[in-house]
Amino acid sequence: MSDPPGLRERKKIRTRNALIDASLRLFDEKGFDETTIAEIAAAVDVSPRTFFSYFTSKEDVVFYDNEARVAEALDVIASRRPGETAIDLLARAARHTVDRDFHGPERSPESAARRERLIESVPALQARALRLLFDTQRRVARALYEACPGELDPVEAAAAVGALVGAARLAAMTSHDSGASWEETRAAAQRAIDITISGLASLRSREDEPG
Amino acid sequence: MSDPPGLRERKKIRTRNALIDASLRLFDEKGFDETTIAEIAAAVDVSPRTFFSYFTSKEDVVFYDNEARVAEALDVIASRRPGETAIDLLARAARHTVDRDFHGPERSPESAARRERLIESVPALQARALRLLFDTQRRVARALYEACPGELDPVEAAAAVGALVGAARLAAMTSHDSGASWEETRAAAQRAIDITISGLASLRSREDEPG
DNA sequence: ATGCAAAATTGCAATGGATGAAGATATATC
DNA sequence: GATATATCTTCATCCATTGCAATTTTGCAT
Repeated sequence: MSDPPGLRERKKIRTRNALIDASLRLFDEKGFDETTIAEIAAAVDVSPRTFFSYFTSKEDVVFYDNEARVAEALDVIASRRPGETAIDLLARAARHTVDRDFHGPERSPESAARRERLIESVPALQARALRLLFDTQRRVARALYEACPGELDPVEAAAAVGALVGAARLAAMTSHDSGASWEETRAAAQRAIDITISGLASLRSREDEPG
Repeated sequence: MSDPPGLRERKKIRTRNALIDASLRLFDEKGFDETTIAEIAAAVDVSPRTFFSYFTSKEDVVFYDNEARVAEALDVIASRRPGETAIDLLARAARHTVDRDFHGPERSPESAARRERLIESVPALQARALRLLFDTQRRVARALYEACPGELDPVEAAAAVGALVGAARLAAMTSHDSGASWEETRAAAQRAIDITISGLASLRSREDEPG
């Protein structure tokens, strides 16, 4: 899987990165809708057709690192610690992801904020972002369910993940909408997570009772 | 606003309904992607261009009744009963919406299920659905905040709404994914709502303590 | 080195959604 | 009726996206 990558692989990665860089730069300079595939391809000196062998759509470029993010979250879920409850595990994954999103290694906070603004301003990107968010939640819910055999049923896992992500996301949106800073928004998301985790945790005692 | 609607208004409504009916019928018969705007327009005997003066995109037709649904939910929020807590109010709105979605008056359960299947099978429609869902949540969160002055701050309202909707939605998706029936899915959504409401309600006691 | 198979890239053409503009037509208002 | 206005049609255009066939590049084995 991680042998010395051959020339073919290296070239592919280089092209992919070049497409990402050119795309994000152009989106930032001219706007998303105003940037054509032809321009992106020209900037990287490949055929426009080639763009679509790397990304399924213009929107996809913006979320180039999504898969890596999800993989990290799933890793956390998979690394359940002894004695850790399902909710605690979920909370840890949430914390990890928030930290990664706001202090992540990938790119500067400026570029992250720029991307947020871009997504915010383009309906097609908002739609894609939400789609990815839901796909992610499904995968996390399934992973959580599988990491905690006998402790949760699939619907409970889904409810927990959905509640947590839903709360964090809408809280962040609301905070952001009201003009809050990057840090304040992060804090709002964190608070929403804490609230939801407490709520979910307080339910566990009820689980054993007859219903 | 509700004067005797003139001929112009009536014709507009008639055209709009005809476009909706023809669209849904064709989507069902041939599939979404396989149906072109030209065909829809031809079926209603209007110019293709006219379609876009009624709907901003092909996807929009499928969600023709969304605005009415949201309006109902907001009505419930606005009709807070004496002594009703914010969370109880939210729970009531959620119950109302679930009932409406599953036993609603609009169209038959079959057509509702058909629509679900359609949305499920077309990525573009899923994306639009999620987009609308989030817009709705924002509006509901704001309404809830305004209906309960002093009881919640905006971030808490957002967290509550986000948690509730997120839990219900992902639970329903998960249930549906596993091949559950319409009724079972409804039950799963209801259970997720109950779980989340209990969790949120149990937090209220903590609110007054110093933090 | 050389040949061959697989993978990647390219050019080309076609589809179809979406938008803009100008003119024709129908409806409302007086 | 006459005029203002909303609506619809026609026509032109842009561009994302896809399929296909031809061509080039790489991996690998001789």
